[in-house]
Amino acid sequence: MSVSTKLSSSVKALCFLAECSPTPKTSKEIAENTGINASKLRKLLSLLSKSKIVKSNQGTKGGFQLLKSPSKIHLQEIYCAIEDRKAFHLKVSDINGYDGYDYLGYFENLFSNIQIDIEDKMTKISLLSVMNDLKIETKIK
Amino acid sequence: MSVSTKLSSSVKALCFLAECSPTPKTSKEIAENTGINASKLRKLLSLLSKSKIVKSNQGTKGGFQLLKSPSKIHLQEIYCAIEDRKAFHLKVSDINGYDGYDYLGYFENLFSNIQIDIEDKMTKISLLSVMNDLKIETKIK
DNA sequence: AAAAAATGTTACACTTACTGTAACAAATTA
DNA sequence: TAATTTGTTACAGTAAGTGTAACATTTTTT
Repeated sequence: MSVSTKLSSSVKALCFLAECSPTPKTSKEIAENTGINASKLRKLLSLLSKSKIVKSNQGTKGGFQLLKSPSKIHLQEIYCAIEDRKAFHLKVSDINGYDGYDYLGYFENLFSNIQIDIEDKMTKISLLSVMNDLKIETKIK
Repeated sequence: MSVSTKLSSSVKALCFLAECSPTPKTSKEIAENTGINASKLRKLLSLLSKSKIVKSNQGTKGGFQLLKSPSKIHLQEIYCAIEDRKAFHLKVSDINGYDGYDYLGYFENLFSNIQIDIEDKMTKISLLSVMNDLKIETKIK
């Protein structure tokens, strides 16, 4: 799954949970309301659960619930929870060698700075602000 | 080829041209000095030529030459010349629908802002500054 | 005019990554 | 104990990336 698909799917699922809180929602219910495959959702929500953004309950009457209020959840958090690789993924396998200059180091540094900018930007965007922009009502502020 | 590979390969080739200017260098010569496949180089340099960053000459005594001084070539230019797609490529095929909210528009907007930041950053970096950072001597300033 | 040399472009096989789904173990509730 | 739900793994099918070769096109030299 690409970074943007994972992020947007996660946000969509989290928005749905905020809309319906506080009762837990199963991956099946979320799937029916978002159009995202239930198995895919479980993978994403399981990562979000490890980062304490949602709470998951197995078994009958189980499902997923928000663990933090939408105003306290930021895109950067979601992004870091679901993504191990960096957004601007750097392929540097063979740009070095031959002439002895450190192109590898140069571009690693450049892309890592870009990465920092992206994360800064996302740190400033809360789930609540996304919901406000999209005019989604929320039960939890 | 990934964005970062294309960009770093292009920069490497352009640095080599700046080092050896003003005599034209063939894709074979550049390949031998950079370790980048000659056919790949011709593809990249042909794009850079369409953007007037290099000049290409076919036939005997042909090859590639810088058309601008390294201080006037910026990473953003190179990046735009070789890349039609955006760096932070957005997959939005199916994040919409079902609940009627415009997630698609939201994320397109977000990623397009990120894109602008990335390009701003690259606009500020000249080929000459890359060469200075890497301590590469240049015949053309 | 012909041969040689170089770019420009297309094509292709190979590999890698992505995608969607299914299957099933583990956990929880009734 | 049975039913339900998450968590995780696996896998087939598809798409994308990679490296290279082949050859047409252009230019220079003889």
